[in-house]
Amino acid sequence: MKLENITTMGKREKRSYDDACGAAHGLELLGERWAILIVRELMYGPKRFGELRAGLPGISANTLTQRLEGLEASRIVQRRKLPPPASAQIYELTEWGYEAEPIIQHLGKWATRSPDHDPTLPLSSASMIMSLKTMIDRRRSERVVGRFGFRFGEETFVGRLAHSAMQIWRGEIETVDTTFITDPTTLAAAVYGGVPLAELEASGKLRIEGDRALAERFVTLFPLPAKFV
Amino acid sequence: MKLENITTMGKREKRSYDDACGAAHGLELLGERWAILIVRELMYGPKRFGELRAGLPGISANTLTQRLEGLEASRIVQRRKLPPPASAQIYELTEWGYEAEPIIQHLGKWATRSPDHDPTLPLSSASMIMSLKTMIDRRRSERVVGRFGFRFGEETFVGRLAHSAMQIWRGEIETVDTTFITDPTTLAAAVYGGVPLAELEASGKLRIEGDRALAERFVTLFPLPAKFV
DNA sequence: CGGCATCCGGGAAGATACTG
DNA sequence: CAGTATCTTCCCGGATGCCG
Repeated sequence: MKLENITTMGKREKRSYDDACGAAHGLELLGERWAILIVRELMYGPKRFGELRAGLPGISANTLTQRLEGLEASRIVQRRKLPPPASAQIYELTEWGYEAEPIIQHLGKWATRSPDHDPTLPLSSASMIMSLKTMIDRRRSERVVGRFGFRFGEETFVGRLAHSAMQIWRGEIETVDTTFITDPTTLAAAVYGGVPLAELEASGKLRIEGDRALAERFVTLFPLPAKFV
Repeated sequence: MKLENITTMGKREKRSYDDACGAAHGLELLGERWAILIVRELMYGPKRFGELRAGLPGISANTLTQRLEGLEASRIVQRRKLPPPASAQIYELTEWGYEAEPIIQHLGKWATRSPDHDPTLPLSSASMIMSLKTMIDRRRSERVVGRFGFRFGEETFVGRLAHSAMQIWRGEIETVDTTFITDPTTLAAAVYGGVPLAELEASGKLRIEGDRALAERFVTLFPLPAKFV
């Protein structure tokens, strides 16, 4: 009995790494399963519970609820209630939460060198957008300038490329040079899989509106790093 | 019975995120508890099993063994046997494993803004060294040039600061301008906690050899980012 | 549909003891 | 010192049911 008490109290609170290293604390904040992917899904704007679930194939409602509670307690996520008549509850990153983007980008870029990475699996829109910002090649994109639209079903994004940097945000598609109308996985096949745009258009999985030459050029700007061994 | 089979086979292999996103694959590689901290411990050179344990307070031998096996299978860590008479087994990062450094650095830097981060906990030497590379302030260090030694018991590191960049590696301390003889946690108190060097010297926890003014200047180059709220 | 509570089974992590 | 064996605890995920 006393032994039980002692061992129970031995854990300061939950399981902690007891390490002043920032990385160790980072793992206490984001180290649980799914946590980083939830932050990824929120990186380009607030989402509802069901939208989060849709971008995280395999997560249970149960686990998603727990993670959101934890992330909210850590002040990485905040929940907000939209004003009536919508009055839906949404989840969004705090200012500090948005600053986690480079962590996820570095992790993603590093992992694509893994011998076991399978780029043909399905992909959420947030993943696709983040990968464009991450994987763009400075040298190849040096002299490319343009405004791009991306339409994935209901979701739309706008991107601006100039001086080797890609900015992308969620928003209405207006005054762009060229628009990709497709789904994230198909766009990945074009950009990372080297599948010709014409072939994807022929099979009805993708449509280009606007400057076609610019679209053709765009999909060549994102080389995958060499695999390790 | 049949239901059991179906649910058992439902898991393709282990628990996978089924997501082409590089970050998701990164979590399959480094997402298990302790994995990133093990990589951190190996970031400045190979270590033996016991040395790893010493830098990871709280890890069980059991778990460390499993993680090393997993990291080896993923080609992030390789194990090597030193030639006789040492013939000890050591663990070291692969070339690709060393490339994970920026992930850990960004994670650590981001997490120090957490309201819950406690920088007074103990710290391993690898954490301390990595934090110096991570947290150095470009502007403040612009015009500081020097070579630094760090002696933590048996372990020694050499650093070179020039043009706002800090390079540090494990090695013998020779031809440096100033040397810190202390332990990682005390150095953190000086660099991040603002504790005066004189006070730490008075209590016998730290000793400076060489250019004292340079040492005093050095400890002002690593401001912590502002907390979030 | 969105979100939370509860129960259950499996597996990963921790404590301890033990072996070469 | 470098792990292995065993046992326990706790986290994760699936299923179900409730409630707005």
